[in-house]
Amino acid sequence: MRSPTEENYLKALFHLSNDKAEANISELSALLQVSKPTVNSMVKNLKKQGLVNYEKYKPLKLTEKGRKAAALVLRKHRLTEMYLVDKMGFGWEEVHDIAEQIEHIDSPVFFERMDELLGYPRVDPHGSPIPDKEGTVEVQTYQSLSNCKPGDKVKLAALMHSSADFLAFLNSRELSLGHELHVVSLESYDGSMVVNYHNHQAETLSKTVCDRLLVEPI
Amino acid sequence: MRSPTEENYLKALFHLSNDKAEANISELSALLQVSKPTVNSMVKNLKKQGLVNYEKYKPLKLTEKGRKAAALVLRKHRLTEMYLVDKMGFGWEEVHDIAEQIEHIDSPVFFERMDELLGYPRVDPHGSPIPDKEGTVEVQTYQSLSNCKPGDKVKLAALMHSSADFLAFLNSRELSLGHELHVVSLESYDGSMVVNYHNHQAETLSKTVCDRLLVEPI
DNA sequence: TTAATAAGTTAGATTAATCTAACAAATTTA
DNA sequence: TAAATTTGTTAGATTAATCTAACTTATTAA
Ligand SMILES: [Mn+2]
Ligand SMILES: [Mn+2]
Ligand SMILES: [Mn+2]
Ligand SMILES: [Mn+2]
Repeated sequence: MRSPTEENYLKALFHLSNDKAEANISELSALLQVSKPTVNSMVKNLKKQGLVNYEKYKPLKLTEKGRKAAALVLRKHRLTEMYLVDKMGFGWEEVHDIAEQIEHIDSPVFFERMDELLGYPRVDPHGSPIPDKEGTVEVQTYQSLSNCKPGDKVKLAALMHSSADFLAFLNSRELSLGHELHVVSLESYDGSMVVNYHNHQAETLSKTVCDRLLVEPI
Repeated sequence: MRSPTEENYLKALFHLSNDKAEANISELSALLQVSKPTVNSMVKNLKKQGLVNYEKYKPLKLTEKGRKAAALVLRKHRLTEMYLVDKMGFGWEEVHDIAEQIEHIDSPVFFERMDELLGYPRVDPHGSPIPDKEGTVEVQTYQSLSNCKPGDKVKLAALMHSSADFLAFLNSRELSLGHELHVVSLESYDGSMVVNYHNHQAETLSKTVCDRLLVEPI
């Protein structure tokens, strides 16, 4: 069986590879908040298990076996988040830390039952895709709100980098997934936008926020 | 924070102390399936934390602090078992192994929410009491079915030692908590009993089984 | 293209949790 | 009570996961 630590490294490698196709020791060290020598030795361990390709001083890459293993951990994480929100009434800003622990539970039937009770959801509460049992992860093609033009009408579909801070901000503006957004205007100087949605009229959103809101055309 | 290993030792000590008021190294070693030297060094660690009273060669006893810490782990375990059965549809024979892992999740709000969704249950799916948030454990006064006489009518309230084997046996006889049992006869030679309940007439139960069925008068 | 900086590695130590082998103390049996 | 058995302890080793200090390799800036 894989240790929680190994599962966390795999997940971190998966995230880094998704962003930039290749990962390195320093990024892993920063992301996992452990020293570089610690990462170095764990990477040797993962290589020995055939989960990652690694040669001294070269960039890291998950093998297919490693990619799949990582996706299955991510599946446990995201199913858990969805379960916590849909079945236990937690807010989307509360679930990540709990899921970070529950994702390491070793019980296929437990996660199977979650999936079943949830009706086989395809995304987690932050709009990220839930990998299937074979480790296949749907590729999302959403655009960032930043790329929209005044007059566009779009639906909020997912978030990029759903940190607790960001989620708290969205809560304060009552912005939830599924809401329709109407782009009123774009301030070209700083990239901020004025939008209408739900019960909010002329809400101004900074470029930082718009960058992280992933939308689809209606 | 307490490690999963420490939590498991506390729970084991709690169980042993409940049965016989005092525990010893060999029993812990057998129960936890680790060597005696391993137990010896963990006991020193728990003593250093003020969780157990221990002097070389003397019997072990949880301190009040240790007793409470153990009860709170047991609370997490039993709430989880109840949640798995009531809210996720697992059988009472499936939940122990999953709860053995989930009991180590560090998230007060997670177990609070379980408790709330369950309506603050006082017993787990095997009839064992769920300790309260202060670590107080209700003392159960049920009798063993073995102590009943022909003609007695009782209700199955709890199980003693709910092993997977025992639960499978009870499932095969459709015996569940809450069922009314009518003692038809007692075979004094081997202590076996013939009982009626639910849709079962003249079911014979061995002494071993009767010993482990805890009942209350109707 | 050298010097400075960043990234990566090695060596060696630490801590928690575990083991086996050897021995000592306590308890039970004869 | 003496012998045998059980129980408990000590010593020393191992493994996973971590650290710091020191060093090397690679990259970037002068
Ligand atoms: Mn998450
Ligand atoms: Mn995790
Ligand atoms: Mn249990
Ligand atoms: Mn456990």
